[in-house]
Amino acid sequence: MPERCQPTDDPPPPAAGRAKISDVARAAGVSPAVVSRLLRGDAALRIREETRLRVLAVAEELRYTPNEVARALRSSAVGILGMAVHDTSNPVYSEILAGAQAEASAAGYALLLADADELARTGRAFEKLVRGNRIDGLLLQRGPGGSDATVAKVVSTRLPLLLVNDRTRGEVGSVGLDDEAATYLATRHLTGLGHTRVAHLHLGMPRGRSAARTRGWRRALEEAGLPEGPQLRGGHTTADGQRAMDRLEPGAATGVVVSNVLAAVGAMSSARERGLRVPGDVSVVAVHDVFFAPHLTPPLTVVRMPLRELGRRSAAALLRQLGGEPAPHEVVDDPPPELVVRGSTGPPDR
Amino acid sequence: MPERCQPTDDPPPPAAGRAKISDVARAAGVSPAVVSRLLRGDAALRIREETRLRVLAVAEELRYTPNEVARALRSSAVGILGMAVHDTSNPVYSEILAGAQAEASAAGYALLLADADELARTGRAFEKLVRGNRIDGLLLQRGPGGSDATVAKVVSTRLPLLLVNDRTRGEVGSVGLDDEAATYLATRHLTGLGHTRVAHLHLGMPRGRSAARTRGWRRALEEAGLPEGPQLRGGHTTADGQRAMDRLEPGAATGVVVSNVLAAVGAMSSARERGLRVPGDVSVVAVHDVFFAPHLTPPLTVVRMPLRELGRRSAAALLRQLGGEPAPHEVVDDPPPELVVRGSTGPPDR
DNA sequence: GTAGGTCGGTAAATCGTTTTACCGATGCCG
DNA sequence: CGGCATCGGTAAAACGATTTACCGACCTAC
Repeated sequence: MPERCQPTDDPPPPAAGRAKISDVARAAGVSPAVVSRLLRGDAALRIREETRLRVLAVAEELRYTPNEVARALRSSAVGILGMAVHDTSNPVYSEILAGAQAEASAAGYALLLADADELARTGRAFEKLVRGNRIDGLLLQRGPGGSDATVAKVVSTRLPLLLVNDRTRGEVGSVGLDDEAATYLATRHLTGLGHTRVAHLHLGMPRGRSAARTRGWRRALEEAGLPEGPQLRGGHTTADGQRAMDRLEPGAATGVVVSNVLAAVGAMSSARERGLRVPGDVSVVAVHDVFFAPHLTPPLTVVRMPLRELGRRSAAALLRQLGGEPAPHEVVDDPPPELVVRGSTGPPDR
Repeated sequence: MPERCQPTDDPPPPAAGRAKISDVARAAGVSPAVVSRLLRGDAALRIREETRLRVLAVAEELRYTPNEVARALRSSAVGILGMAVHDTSNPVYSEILAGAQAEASAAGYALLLADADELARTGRAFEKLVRGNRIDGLLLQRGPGGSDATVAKVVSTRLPLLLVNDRTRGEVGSVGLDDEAATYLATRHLTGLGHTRVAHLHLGMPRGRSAARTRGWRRALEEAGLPEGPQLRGGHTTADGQRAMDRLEPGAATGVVVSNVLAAVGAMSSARERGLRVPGDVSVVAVHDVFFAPHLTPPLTVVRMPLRELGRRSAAALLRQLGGEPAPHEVVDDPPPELVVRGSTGPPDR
């Protein structure tokens, strides 16, 4: 601490409010440039060891924390990733979200949460988020229905964009899961148990994930030498699954592969209400494991996929994209899709 | 559009990148001040109607969107609220989160998601988020265990803070639910069915929510003229509930009030594994409704509380606090706690 | 004729960092 | 003694908006 006794304009050093870089510089007797370059680790900075320590000590003592806003303005990088999700309270999505948050955070980034539906609708929120330099890049989940309008709008702004849980090829990067393998495993599980009429309760989206899942189901049936079963138009909610299952003619299938775990919950409710026993009359297997699946009635058989890892890898991929690498197209299958057999599947009981 | 033909330094107007305020000003033939004041709706701005329209038209044509970062720097308000949550994939929390997001968004704010545990641990993320001017205020959920360390740290930075799902009084604002009413309703439901030995599987936190919930349970038992039942130390997870229920001596209680819906799921698993029928041998009622509760085995009886509304009101309260109002202490009971009877409760079957 | 008022704006400082030049000593070499 | 590195920094211009003064022109009234 310098012990100068000049009563002249010693400006009240950390008078009120937070210390800024100029406060640190003044107290350490250097210029703001040195403080900045030292703290950022500028390799080109030549500095005496003594000075280095002094600046560091002063910064510590004043509890200096750089103003991220000023930093962002100067360097036009805010250190924030956006993530647009359709329904935060969907456990599948919130798992992905948790993974993305963790990865972003580990890289020193923050995660801004946005509602994908609102982003699609109003121009106001969209403008602010996407064109207002609030985020460095956006993780986007395409809507149920595969709404591409938002994607196109975002692309036109040149904001780095990555589609999460998606496997599009092309300009826009994407990180997805092996959806085909998931339904393949699920279907093979049922055929292995002796089911010959296996339905697919799908997502209701013609393309993307839904197509891949349909392929997996179809392939497993072909391999087993079985005819294709009925396709039921489902969706992403419990209610969707319930409605779809309501439409299944009794006897038309003894096993159902459900492309979405929430829809599976609804499907089982429908079955129960119609007096169909699960798995006695109809076996149900779903894609994606969630924490309450073991506690359902009956415990739900699923194909588990690494959702949190998907979130992680998505954030990581977007960050690499920010670093200048070309848009990646990845499939996360490090823990590969895994069948978890519980109580909702069993041999057909005819 | 002005049709000037001077080949002199007409700077490439929207050459590359986004239009900035000076581009709009130049193209409209006014100063940046006018553009800013007009777009911000400065009432003191006197402007000719003709000029007003011209500026507006140019801004529209150039698709001008203010740079939020620059704005934030100048006005030291970033338009972002932070929300620190302990576990994004907990359906109770994600419901609150969804409400907060919606309300913030409606007010023109964005929501930054942070991990409360990480915030408590590392200094790095904390500094950046809380002292780096990244957010205007923080919605914080106190940890399981009621960890106050983070609260104190945040308070010391003078960042506006509001505790969500909490009912502390004092300096720090809070918005909570009527936890006492919830367990009171739940307990009265059981006593009304004829249960005389009613246990409380609590949250494991000595203070705050847990205390209020214990009070509600106790009060209902007193009113029914019944002795206090056993207290089981639970927690916030399925595993916590399972462990707690494992410790309940058979016959010590015919009904259990569980303060947390996830713990209730675990408790029912425990009961099933130990051969206790629900509700035949033991009835279970939980606090908080979640979307899969009707689909559990058996469907779970709960007391529903307005979680999304809690999130909404929390964000609204924090925003008012930013506006200069004193720290609020609110209890959300607009849709008051409501008993939803499903299959996990019934008369004791001795 | 001039004091004052209104109209329709503008100039310039500011927010707090980062970064690109550049600069004055000092030492070294020939 | 002059040239030239090297050392240890510094000055100042960005980044893009906001906002507080203030200003010139024109009108009106006395």
